[in-house]
Amino acid sequence: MCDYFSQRMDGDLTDIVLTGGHLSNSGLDPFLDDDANWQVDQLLPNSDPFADLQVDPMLNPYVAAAAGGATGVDHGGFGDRFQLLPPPPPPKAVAAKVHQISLSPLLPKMITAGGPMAGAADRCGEEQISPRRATTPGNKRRKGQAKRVVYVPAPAAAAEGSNRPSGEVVPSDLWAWRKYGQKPIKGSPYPRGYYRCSSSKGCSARKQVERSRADPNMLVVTYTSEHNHPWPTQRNALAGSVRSSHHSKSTKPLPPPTDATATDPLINHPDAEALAPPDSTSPLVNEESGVCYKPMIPEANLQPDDFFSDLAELESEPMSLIFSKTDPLFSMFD
DNA sequence: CGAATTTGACCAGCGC
DNA sequence: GCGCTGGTCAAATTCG
Repeated sequence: MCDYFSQRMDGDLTDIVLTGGHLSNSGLDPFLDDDANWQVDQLLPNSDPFADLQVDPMLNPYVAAAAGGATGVDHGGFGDRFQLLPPPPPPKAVAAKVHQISLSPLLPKMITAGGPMAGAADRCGEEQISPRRATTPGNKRRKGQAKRVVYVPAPAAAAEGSNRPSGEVVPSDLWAWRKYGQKPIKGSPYPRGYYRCSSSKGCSARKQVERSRADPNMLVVTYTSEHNHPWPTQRNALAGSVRSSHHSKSTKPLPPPTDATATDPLINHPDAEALAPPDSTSPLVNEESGVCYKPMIPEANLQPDDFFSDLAELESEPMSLIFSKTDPLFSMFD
């Protein structure tokens, strides 16, 4: 597993720790399987760093899904539900994998020394803007910077159909992301896109999206830093959402949002910890405990491109397809 | 026309 | 110390 993951990651991501817990990703319908696979595949040890999240009903399912699914601990029933939900994987199913990555043993030092991860919490709302460099030094690539990596199926067909030369169809999440850069990565045929959160001005949350070299059908989404604002409402999310080539080509108007929770908290879960207050125990910090996170490795070549082209259609309103209003799970978020 | 994306340049971290 | 490389900026471009 670790080997697999290491093969997929390069550069800074050298110290991958994996845990034995993983969600059995099995047999959901393809839609659910895709987006629902944003499910956290991470186990947060000892003191529950998600404890803060429990105040947010939208996040609890993730917490439960992660902890319950991995440990068998029932978190208020959510764990059970999420354990039961994932049926056996259909042939096309691909599990997105969420990893917490650190470069320990450096990380603890980085944190205590006001390193990037400490900055992730501290930077919120206090970004120092210089004329040329609006970023803090800690934002530059750093050996000890913890990142969270998510593998998601790449909507390849949609990307190919893009009228943007380098347009990568990035699976949507609740946050609004604005692309601010793209770089070719040495050794990789695929460029890496750089996105920052546009849901809130001054939010330092960032993510990088690139195709996996090992499996071009997968996107590697690397989350860094933290959101310093609550979950965006649907309106906010749409207002600042990344303009996707798919949207630009789509003739289907978006269904009117029913309410702020109409978007999928599950899809957004990779950023779930962002809701934790800056002074809370961050999952990213927790990774220094050495707890391993076990990725679910998808079987390669299980996803024909047309599958992703179908999935790409979901981008505009994935949750409307994943959950019906009659779905009890949906009602939990309502 | 406003907002998002593209893209080249700049800058800094990191390895040698 | 130097060069390579990744990350970010910002002007230009594109799109709705």
